[in-house]
This record gives sequence, C-alpha cells and structure tokens, in this order.
Amino acid sequence: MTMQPHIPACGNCPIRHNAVCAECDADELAVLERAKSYRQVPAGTSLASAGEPLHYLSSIVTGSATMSRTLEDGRRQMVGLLLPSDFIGRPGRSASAYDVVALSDVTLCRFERRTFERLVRETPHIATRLLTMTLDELDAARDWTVVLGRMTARERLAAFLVSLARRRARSGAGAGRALTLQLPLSREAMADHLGLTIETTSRQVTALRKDGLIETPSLREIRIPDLERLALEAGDDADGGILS
Amino acid sequence: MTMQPHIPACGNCPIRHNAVCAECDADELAVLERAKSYRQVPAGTSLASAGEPLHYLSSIVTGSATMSRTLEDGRRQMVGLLLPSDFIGRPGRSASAYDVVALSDVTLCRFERRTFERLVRETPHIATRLLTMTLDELDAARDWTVVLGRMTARERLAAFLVSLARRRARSGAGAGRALTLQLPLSREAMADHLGLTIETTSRQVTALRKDGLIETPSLREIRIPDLERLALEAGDDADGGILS
DNA sequence: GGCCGGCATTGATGCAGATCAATCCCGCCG
DNA sequence: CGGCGGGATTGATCTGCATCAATGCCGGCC
Repeated sequence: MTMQPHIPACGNCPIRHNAVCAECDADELAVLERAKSYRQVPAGTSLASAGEPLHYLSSIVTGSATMSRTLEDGRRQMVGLLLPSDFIGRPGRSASAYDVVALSDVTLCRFERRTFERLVRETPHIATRLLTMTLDELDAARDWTVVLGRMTARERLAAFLVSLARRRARSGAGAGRALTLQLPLSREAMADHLGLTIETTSRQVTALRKDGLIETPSLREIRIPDLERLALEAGDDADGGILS
Repeated sequence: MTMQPHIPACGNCPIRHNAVCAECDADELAVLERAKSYRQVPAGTSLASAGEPLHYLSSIVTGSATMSRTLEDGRRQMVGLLLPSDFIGRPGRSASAYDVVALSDVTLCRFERRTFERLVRETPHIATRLLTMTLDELDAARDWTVVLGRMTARERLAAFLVSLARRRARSGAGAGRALTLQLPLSREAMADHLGLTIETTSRQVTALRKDGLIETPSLREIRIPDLERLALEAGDDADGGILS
C-alpha cells in the first residue's frame, strides 16, 4: 500500500540493490562499502536452511530466490519471493527461519552478520531504514495471508501476477497498461507460493488465457494486456485495494 | 521461534505492556512517560479502519483485539490477534492497513503518532526495539502463511490453539503440560483467523474433543491436557518446529 | 417461569481443488 | 534426425470443506 522510498545507488553497487543506506552520509557509506563483499551462486544453491545459523546478511543484486518451509510430509509453502533489492537474513537473529534457495544464478551483496549488527547499533539511519523495510515485508506477508485464507485458485493466481507486475513497475520498468512479465519461477514454485497443486495452477493459467486476461508467449513469460482488468479478478477494488 | 525478550514494567504502566522501552535509560523513560496517555474502550469498538489515517500508536494493556481485512463481497480474513503488549499502528505509516476491532473491553497506552516518530528518530534504543518487535510479527505472519497455505482444518485449529497456549506461557502463566485457555474470540472470529467457515471450525473443535486432545469446559474455554500431543496434530515436529 | 435472540452445533448436499493418470511439449544429446 | 527426460498440460475421479438448513443451548428480560 505504500511506495518503497527511493533507493539510490550506493558506492560501486549496481543500482537499486543496496537497500540499507538510503540516507547515510558519506562516512556511513564508506563504512558500509568496507563491510560488504559480493558473492555469485548458481541456480539451485541453498542460501539458508530453516534452523541453521546464518553468518551473512545479504541483499540480492541480480537473480531471484524463494523463501519457504517444507513440512515433514513434504508439503511446501513459499513465504516470500526474493527479487533484486530484497534482503536475506535478519539482524539480531542468528538462525534463518526458512529455507532460501536461488531460483536462478544470483549475485549477492553480503555483510558479515556481527559487523552488520554493530553498524545497525551505531548508525540510526540504518536501523530506521531496516524498520521501514521490515514493515513493508510485514504488510506483504499479511496481505498474502488474506490471499491464502480467503481467495479462490483463480483469484490467487491473478493476485500473484498483479503483485509481480506492480513490483516490477515500481522498480523501474515503465508501467503502461500492457506489459510482459518474465516469470522467475517454475509452475511448481508458483504452486508452492499460491498454496495450490501444480495441476490447479496450470489449469488456472489456461483459464485466464482463455478468458483473454493474460497471454503466454512462452512458459516463462506472461503478457498482461490490461493490468487493471486482471486486478479486478483478484478482488482488487478500483482504487488500489489489497495488493501493495 | 525466538523468545520475546524480557519486557520490564515501565514507569506507572501495568506490567509487561509497554513494549517499546526495554533498554531505555532514565531520561528516555521520562520522555516516554510524558508522551503517553491511557484510553479505555468497550468491546466492539473500532480502533482503526483499513485506509483511514491513524493518529495514535498504541500498545494493548488489557483486553484483546483483531486485525483483519474484509473483501468487498464480505469474505473476511484476520491477519493478527492482538493481546496485551501487542502494538497497534506502525511508525512512519499514517494509515492503518487493516481494520482493528476490540474483542473485549480494552485498555490502551497511546502515543500521538508524530510525537512517537520523533522519539523513534531521537532514541536509537526504541528504533532497535521496534525492529525486534516487527521481526517477531513478521515471523508470526509468515508462519501463519504456511498454516493457511498447506494445512487441513484440523491442523489449523491445532496450530492456533498451540500458538495461543505458547504465547500465554511465554507471558507469565506457568507452563506445565496441561493448561486451560481462555479463548478471547468467538467461533466466528476463530473461523476468520483460520480461513475456514464457522461450521467447519465448530466441527473440528468437536473432533479434537472426541479424540481427547482438548476438553471444552465452556464455550470460551479450552483445556489442553497434553500440549505436546496437540502440537503433533499441527504437524509440529518434536523439537519445536513451526510454531513460534 | 417462559419467551426471545444470538451464538454454537449438527446434518445433508454440492463443488472447488486434490489426486491419480495419461499425454504433450521442447530442449538436449547421441 | 530420432530418442530421451523433465516440466507442463489435460482428463477422470475423489474428497474435504463450503453451503444450506435445522436444531440446540444459554443468558437476558418481561
């Protein structure tokens, strides 16, 4: 519901990823510069496991990842889709609460956890910025709770596509009514996010296509001719309702 | 998954509610003392409406409230059950994202929003404390996402009762294997939280009772003879799995 | 005490989505 | 070019929960 504040490029980081230093002054930036390091990992790499200690906090520079939990009997639920500028790990928590797995090749900008926690203590701006980010994540998580608790399969898919489209629009990529999404996830990952099976997910994609709400140029692409019309399918009322 | 840090009584507030000043020094406490005021409201009062500006941030001293969203067609999903020490409103957000309604008579400890935001900026401890609280809420919201996305009606009810029991245990009330919960909500509110209908919720209460997992001395009380056994029903593996 | 109204329970039936089971599609590699 | 393999789609059937409809319970009030 709230716009992400503008996140400037920071030092030599690629644009828009270094979400922790929006208002830092030059000295603070220099400290962050010294503390960070980069890491590249291939698709499929586990970046964190539920319950395991996590020694680095990182933000995603390029690529995407899932954050999910798997129950003992194999049922899996994704709790977050991580895209560039999203954060992995929480200051003050030594263990990850969820499994994080790279969906594609990923570039991370990392901070050693202890160092980062010291920076947070010593730099009020960072704490405030982290609070804002965390509140955004909290809104997103609660909004998704409504989707999973009360929406039909069709509505869930529409809500997901709309939120993905809006997230993309927000981070650059000119808006306009029509747009083509590059899906960062497989049907299985989508199903895990939507709380559905692969089969139901696939059927709903087909259904939305037959109804002219989306087009599917390829498996990993979805073209949305009219975002507002799709948003209506997600139970989104005219003036910007549920979906951040 | 993480214990709430110890929250000391603060000034003349009743114990355990004033969640924002865990490590403040005397001066900071004095500032908070001056900034806060109390308010009592009867059951059913609306404390915030989705999209409406919220002029006060408050923490619950006594009583309980729901935080929920209602879709245009009437479907409702609760995104949070607010108990003593829980916080209403977010610093930096002028509008509430959800409806908040008092379930019982409620005592609030309030801070005027602008004042509070200034305190946050000027008092690093408060920002850090708020970040910790928000991270806890984020964990809880994501955990509930798993419940709503992948669990059966029976598992959802068990998960809810276990989380309620653990929350109560954490805030005082001696643990032990057996305990009696005072339910702060009606069957309808429970259903809204669980993402089910009233009827299904009621049937599952009956089912757990018939299976000896719970007893129901009265409509608003549930006795749990063996919390661990109930936790098993929620898909909680032995060593503390999902439920915070 | 008896009636009323709101919440809770229980029963009968319907349907959305899960499950089980074939294909289909397409990139890859011999 | 043809065969292989993994993801995606489509179809047939099953089932857990929603829906519709009584009925039960209890506290308040005349």
